[in-house]
This record gives sequence, structure tokens and C-alpha cells, in this order.
Amino acid sequence: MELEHTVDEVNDGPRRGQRGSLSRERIIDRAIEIIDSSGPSSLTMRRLGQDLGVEAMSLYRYINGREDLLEAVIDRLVDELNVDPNGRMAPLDGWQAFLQWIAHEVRRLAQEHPNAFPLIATRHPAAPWLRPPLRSLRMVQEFLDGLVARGFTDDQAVAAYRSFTSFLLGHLLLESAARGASTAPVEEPFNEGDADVPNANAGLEVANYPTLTRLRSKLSEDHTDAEFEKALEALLERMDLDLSQ
Amino acid sequence: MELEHTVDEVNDGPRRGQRGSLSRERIIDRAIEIIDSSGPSSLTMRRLGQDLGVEAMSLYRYINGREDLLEAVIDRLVDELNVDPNGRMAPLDGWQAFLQWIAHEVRRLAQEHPNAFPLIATRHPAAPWLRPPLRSLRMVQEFLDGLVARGFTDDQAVAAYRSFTSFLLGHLLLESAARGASTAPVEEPFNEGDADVPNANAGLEVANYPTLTRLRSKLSEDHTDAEFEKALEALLERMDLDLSQ
DNA sequence: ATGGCTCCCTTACAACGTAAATTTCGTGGA
DNA sequence: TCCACGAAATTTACGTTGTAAGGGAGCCAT
Repeated sequence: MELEHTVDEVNDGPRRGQRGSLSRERIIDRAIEIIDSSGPSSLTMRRLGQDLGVEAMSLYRYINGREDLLEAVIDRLVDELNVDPNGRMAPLDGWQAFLQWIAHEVRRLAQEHPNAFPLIATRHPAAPWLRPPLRSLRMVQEFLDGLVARGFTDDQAVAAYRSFTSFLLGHLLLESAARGASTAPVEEPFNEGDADVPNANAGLEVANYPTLTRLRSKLSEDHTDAEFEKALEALLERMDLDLSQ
Repeated sequence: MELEHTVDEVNDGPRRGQRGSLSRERIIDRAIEIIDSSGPSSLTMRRLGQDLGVEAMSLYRYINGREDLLEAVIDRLVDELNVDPNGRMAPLDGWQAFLQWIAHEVRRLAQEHPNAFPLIATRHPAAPWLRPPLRSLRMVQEFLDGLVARGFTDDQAVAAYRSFTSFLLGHLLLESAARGASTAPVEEPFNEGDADVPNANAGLEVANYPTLTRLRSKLSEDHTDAEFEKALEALLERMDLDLSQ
């Protein structure tokens, strides 16, 4: 292999190919870009190395293997969330505004990285009591602190953590699955036209289900924004009720 | 390879090793057992073949590749759900009882297959308007029919489908993640004691977060049952309110 | 110069999914 | 009884993956 690589390289990091061009940061960044553009299964050590102008094995000086890399990707994404709206929560807005802020922060993350969100949602966190998508120690600490500082008891804060994570996970995972399906180009190889009896494209099969045929267009409508806001409001109302009980 | 295989074989299907011992059914069954016991990543064509007393390539007569197998596994699991409580919904209980029934059906599935549920939850369904975990045409049809038959308008039924799936996904995915973590033996290889600076076991790191240390035991408590019921009731109440608005 | 870093590359291997060709075997007609 | 035939399972092989192990180039202080 010559100084200039034979394969096309995608991006120009700082000092491409030179010594010292690599760093854990740069590797993770690039990994996120790959996942964003074509899903986690397309993130290959060799492909990642090639994108960084380096051999695959070079990555192992900064990364403890592929699993470690995925963890690092998740941590990076989660860490860019700002749980505490006004730094060290000075003005202390109400807890509802606090939760609204967090919900929208996480939602923004899910929308910006629809292909990465399933990772955040389904990989086992470091501790078993951490619940995706609020799955970093710092985050959970700030979450609980934020609520306690706004009048929640310990038990109420913990209960809120549980319902809130369930809520976020359900809504955002389905949202990002929808977006991911349109974004990801090469995720599912899909059945190439096979002669045998594969379940043919669902488009034909749906004709056997009259109710589905009738409601198909309604089912395809996209009201995600409004639904998210509605459901979030409902959750907050319920929590308010539980608090004053 | 002699008549009796050299490797230990796990199970006794009908006519182990004989001709005709294989079938799509048996393959899928075995695949589910493997996933249940050690997670999807441990489901290997070679391992599956070996468990069935057969070479890996033999499976391809009945299955269209690994992706197809995973789809089949999901379909099988989802198909064993009985959406319609009293066959062809004769007595027509109220819609709340109807949704309660379904919720508990799906929850039972999630609890019986904690390692498989993430698959059901995150793999793209056949049509983009299908939302896990209610992701089969038959199921959604029966769901919508059930609600319409109980007085829902089309729009209300579709809206219910969306909130209901979000609810189920959020709660059950987190539940099964918790159970799966204790069940799955060999999923995450975990860092073996590395001399370098990997993020050490989270147990030490948690000391830096006072609120977490204080609430750790509370966070580890398991109230999943009560929480699920509570949240389900709250969802139904909200839907009731939306209906009468 | 020379030893010792750090950083990256080369080589190698086992495990994976699966295409293609081949063997094995139960079965029904001659 | 034999044999051909087709279905079922195996054999072989290839490309791709993650990664262990060791080698070598550049640089620095001695």
C-alpha cells in the first residue's frame, strides 16, 4: 500500500493518514456518522478504519473492540444531552417545565440520530437499575436532583424516573424506527425475487384484511409531533395528580 | 462424520438425525429456544444446525437465510398472541377490558421471551405503518376491529393503536431488558481485566454521584407489576377522557 | 548511536453467512 | 430385484467479520 491509499477515502480529518491523526474522539465521531448514514450493522472495523485513512487494527489502540466502541458511541450521544436547562438549575422553574425540557432534549437526540437510537434503547446499560434512554450516571443524577430540588420526595423522584423513561422509550423508539426506515439505505437486504414461497410483499397481503385496507391511509398519516406533546402533557398531568394524592 | 455425531447434541426431536427430521416449524422452535436461553447474537446457523443434529446448510432448504429466520421467529411469537379474548369477540366486553386483555397478553409474551422481545420491538415491520409490538397484519386488524366494534370511530381506533403501542413498547422493553440482563449468560463478553484505563466497573464510579448512592437501593427495587397496572389504568382513563371530549 | 517510546501496519486465524456442487437415501416403477 | 429419480442433507469453498500477535517506522532523551 502506498502513501496515498488506493481506495477512496471519504473525509478529511486533521492530518489524514499522518501519524497522530487518530484519537478516540475522532474514531467515535466517525463511527456515529457511519451509523447515522447507514445503520449500526454497516459499522465495520475495516470500514471505519478506511474512512479514517487507517488500517482496522490501528483502531484497537484507542478502542477496546467493537463492543466498547458501541458503548462509547452511546455514551457520547447521551452525554451531549443537557439535562439541566439553566446550568446548575439556578432559577428553578417548575418540575413540569423541567421534565418538558428533558423530554424535548431526548426527542431531539432521537430525531437527529434515528439509526443510533435503537442502540441507546436496547443495549444493556452499565448498571441494571439504569433505564434507557436516560442511561448515564450523570444524567440520572441530574434528573433525580432536579426533581428533588423541585419538591419531589425520593420515592416520587424514583417513580418519576421510571414512568418518564418508559414514556420516552416507547414514543421515541417508534418515532425513530419510522424515520430510520426511510433514512437507512442498506439495512435490510430484503428478499430478492425468490421463486419459492416467501411471504410476498405485504402490499398484496394487506388486501385480505378489509379493516386495514380501509384504514391504511389513516394509519400512514404522521401526527408524531402533536401526539408526543399530547402524551407528554397527559403524563405530566398524571404525575401532578399522583403528587397531590 | 459417522452415523452418531461426534459433538454433543442437545435435544431429541422426532427422529434425530434421520432423513425428514427437519421442518420449518422445528427449526423456528429451536431458534426460539436458543434465543430465549442466550440471546439473538448466539443464534448461529451452525449452532442451530448442530442443535438439530444437522449441518448448517441443511437449514437453507426450509429457510431463506438468517434474516428470514429472525422474521419467522418474530412472526411465530407474535402469532401466538390471542388478541380477541373470546373468539370472534362474541360477548363484547367493554373496550377497556378488551385493551386490558391485549396488554396482558403482550406482557406475558414479553416476560416469557425477554431475550426475543427486543427483536420484536426494534426490527422493522413489513409495512411502515405497523408499530411494534402489535406488528402483524392479523393482529392490527383484530385490534382495530375490536375497538370499532366497541364504538370507536376510525380515527379514534387509529389514535388508540398509536398510544397503545407506544405504551406497550416503552414498558415492556424496559421490563424485558431487566429480565434479559439476569437471564442471558453470554451476551456481553464484558471487559476482561484490562491493564489500561477502561471505564472500570460502574460500581466504583457511582460513588461520585451522591444522589445515586443515596437512591441506589430505591432504584433497584422492583415494582414492575404494580407500575404496569397503574400506567395501563392511567392510559385507559386518558383514552376515556379523550373519547368523551 | 542507541535504546525505548508511541503509533500504526502486516499477517494470521477462527467464526460467520451462504452459493454451488455433490452425495445419500427412501421410494415407486420395470 | 434392480434401478432411476427426486428430495434431503452434506461437502466444499469463498468472502467478510472481529481481533490476537508481532513487527517496524518515526521520534525523543540519553
